[in-house]
This record gives sequence, C-alpha cells and structure tokens, in this order.
Amino acid sequence: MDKAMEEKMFQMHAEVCKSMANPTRLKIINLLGEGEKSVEELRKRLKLPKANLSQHLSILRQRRIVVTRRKGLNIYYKCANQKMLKACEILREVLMEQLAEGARLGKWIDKGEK
Amino acid sequence: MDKAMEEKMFQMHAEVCKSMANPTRLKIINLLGEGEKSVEELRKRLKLPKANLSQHLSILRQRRIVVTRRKGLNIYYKCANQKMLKACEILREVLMEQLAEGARLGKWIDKGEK
DNA sequence: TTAATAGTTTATATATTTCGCAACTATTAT
DNA sequence: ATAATAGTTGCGAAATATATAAACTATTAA
Repeated sequence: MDKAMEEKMFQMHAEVCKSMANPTRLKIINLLGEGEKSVEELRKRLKLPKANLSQHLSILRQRRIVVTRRKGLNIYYKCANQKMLKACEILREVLMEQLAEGARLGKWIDKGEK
Repeated sequence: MDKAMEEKMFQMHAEVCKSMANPTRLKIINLLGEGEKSVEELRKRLKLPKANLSQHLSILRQRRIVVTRRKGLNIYYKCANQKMLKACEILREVLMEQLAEGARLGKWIDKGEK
C-alpha cells in the first residue's frame, strides 16, 4: 500500500466514521441490523420527519453503509456489510464496559480530563 | 437496558465515532496502535503544528480513546482499549475490500448514489 | 531565578453538519 | 389524467468542527 493510497484510506475511513457519528444514524443502523426495512417502517419506529430520515439515509447510502431495493411504492434499506455491524457492536461493548466501570466508580460518564 | 440508557448509549456511541471521524485523528490512533508515543514523536511523524495536534489529542482523551502518562518533559499517549483498535481494523478491512472491488469494476470509489 | 523545551488552552475565522420546511419525483389505483 | 402514498431533494438558519496563531502552564537544567 503506497503513500497516496494510505492517505485515501484514512480519508475514506474518516468518512465512514462521520456517517456513523450521529445518534439517529446509529439507531437506523441498529434497526437495519434486525433486517431489511422500508423507509416507512423506519419512520414509524424512529418517529422522525420523513424528509430528515431520508437525508440520514442518503448519507448512509453515499458511504455504502446501506443498500436499497425498490418494491412498488416502498424502498427497502438494509446494511451493506455485516463487518460494519460487527465494528459497531464492538464499540457498543466497549461503551457498556465504560458505563459499568463508571457506575462501579459511583459516577456517571463524564467528558474525560481536559 | 432501559429506554433512557439505550438513548445514552447511542449518544455515547456517536461521540466515539465523532472522535474517529477525522483523518488526522485516525492517523494518531493508527500510530498509537504501534505503541505508546510522546506528543513530540507524534508531531514529527504527522508533521502537524503542535497546537493542532494537542487539540486532536484532547478530543481523543475526552472520549477515553487514548490515555496519558507524564515522564519528565514528555507526555506519553497510548490507546486506552484494544477493542477500539479492533473496530478500526475491521472498518479498514471493509474499505480495502471496497477499494479492491472499485478497482475490479474499473472505477475509483465515488460518493455512491444520491 | 531565568531560560529552554514539551505540551495545553483560548480566541477567532472558516467550513461542515443538522434540521425544518417546501417543492419535487416515482409508483400505483381509480 | 388525477389523486394518493412513499420517498427524495433543495434551501436557509442554527449549531458544531477545524485550523491557525498567540498566550499560557509544567518540568528540567544552568
């Protein structure tokens, strides 16, 4: 892997992380982890204005975190890659541990030392 | 895990992803994957103004992605958790696959369908 | 105590994200 | 063709993130 490609990788990696760097989009990813869902189903479960939901889905689509298929009036979304779900899962594990540790230390998770 | 905690988890998860959603910070994490390093070492390898590097380190510190130790004039940084490195590694794998696929299809990675 | 080195913080200008709203497109049924 | 439903897109305002420069703190050595 040459220098320019390394650079490209970090850039792409950052963009993937950006796509995931929003609670709403993480909820979407989480729901899609259960299986394929239409926009309407997602809208009902997340209780979001559909325009906003659509914008979030667009971001996930652009980074190929999700893929779509149309069936009649509905467009169905699903996760593009199980490995990405795995990466999310690992981060959640770490956070659970941190929450547990925070609780053990008798304090809620703060922002860390400045 | 109750509703409020779920919410908190998605919030925290997004913040971790935000911390990783920047090429410079990913490079830092990558270097620290090799082992503990002083700010000065990082500055030399990344060729960044130290004020800026310090800000990035501060962000990683606040999210407990890295931890520090002082020794004399130097402050040494290291990754706080191997699992986070693992999550990064998985994402890099996915991106490598996507790059390979893009190359196979004879086109560079674009922004996906709008 | 002064200087030198390593690192952090604050302030600020610029760029990027996010959301709500209105307008738009696509498919199906009447 | 019209309406109804499902979904997307463009626009503008408010909030966040970024890089730079200047000022600051902490440790060590002379």
